[in-house]
Amino acid sequence: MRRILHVDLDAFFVEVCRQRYPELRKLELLVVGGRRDQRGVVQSASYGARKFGIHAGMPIGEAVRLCPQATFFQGSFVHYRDASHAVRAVLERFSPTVVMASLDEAYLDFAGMERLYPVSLLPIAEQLRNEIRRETSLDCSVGIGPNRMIAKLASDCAKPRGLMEVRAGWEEGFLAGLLLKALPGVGPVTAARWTELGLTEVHQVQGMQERELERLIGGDARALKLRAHGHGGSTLRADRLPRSMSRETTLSRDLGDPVELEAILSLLTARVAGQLRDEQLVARTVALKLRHDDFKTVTRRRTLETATDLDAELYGAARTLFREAFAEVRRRNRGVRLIGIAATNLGVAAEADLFEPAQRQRLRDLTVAVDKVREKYGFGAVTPGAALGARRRREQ
DNA sequence: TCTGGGGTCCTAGGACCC
DNA sequence: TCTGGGGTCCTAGGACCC
Repeated sequence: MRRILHVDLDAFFVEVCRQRYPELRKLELLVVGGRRDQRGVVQSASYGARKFGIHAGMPIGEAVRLCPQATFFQGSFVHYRDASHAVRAVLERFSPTVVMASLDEAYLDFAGMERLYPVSLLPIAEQLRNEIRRETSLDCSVGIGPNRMIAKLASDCAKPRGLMEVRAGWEEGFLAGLLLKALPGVGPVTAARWTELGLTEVHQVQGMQERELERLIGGDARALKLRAHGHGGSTLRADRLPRSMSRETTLSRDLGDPVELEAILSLLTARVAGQLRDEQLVARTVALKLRHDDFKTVTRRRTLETATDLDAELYGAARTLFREAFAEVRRRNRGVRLIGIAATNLGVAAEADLFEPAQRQRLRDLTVAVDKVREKYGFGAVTPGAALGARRRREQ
């Protein structure tokens, strides 16, 4: 019997900021994500601010318009990460299989633990919620179900600070009351398409034959039908390799100077390469992302002969891709709003290669030395040469 | 109102191979 | 002269999630 438990921290980013900055605690209207005057979107809003219609993903400017009296605060990733680790440590006492789906969400597998918890997992969920509260001062909601989808939907229903269990056999009844757009994987685009066809609620799908549904929405019918009846994945894989690793930045103002852009690209690449080495991974494919100032977003990628974790090799590919992609920016006579780099096609780094070409060995020695300096003095202690070009140009 | 940053997964077409 | 079918790898773009 599969039993999955989904833990979802309530207003996670807001609460972590409040813990770290006591002056934020008394503010009922708090919006975390970016500052008032910055380009950005809302990461999380306090429950008070949500009453004004503010929600995650909304542009900061719009949130300011809806609730000018709110406080806008930019939190720090390191604080979120540390809080997330603290929560995970509590969760790991309850199940050997804990998979963090993001900083503020986790799945726990309780399959095969019927002896310990024969009927309901609610008492365990309650204990878990109390221990998280006691040890991290964070509130959470917990959903329990026979698969990941049901567990997640149950925790959505339980928010905030609630518990909900949907036992095997009750999935259809539980889902019958939900909107299709509540299902994970049904986003704004799909929901709008189905609404046009008159499909908005899960019970409509439940009541249709698959053939009928297929005439309406085509090839997605089978998958939707299965989900509407409560089927979903019930296995958790904790030890998968990550699929990609990336850094991107929306510039504070649009840029048209390729030298400045290449300088930023070299820093972003150094960050990704550093993280690859940190996690002992190598990448075979490098992907560049450029967003033009009219929001047209372009990606270019290249697969290398050999996988690598070296700044110089990743940046070599990144710069080539950038020059190709930037030609289009020029042709369209636009500026660049965002630039980013991703390493994909990841693998586990091999043990030292005795037959590595001498040049590559020198690059590796250099990289190891740079990592040591950075570990001691911080990332900014070493700057890639490519990043200096722009500085020199500005000084001139 | 003016649109972040970190990810995952899917699709479609083309090259290439047998 | 016209033209299989299956499989893998690669690229670009897009939907979606938190």
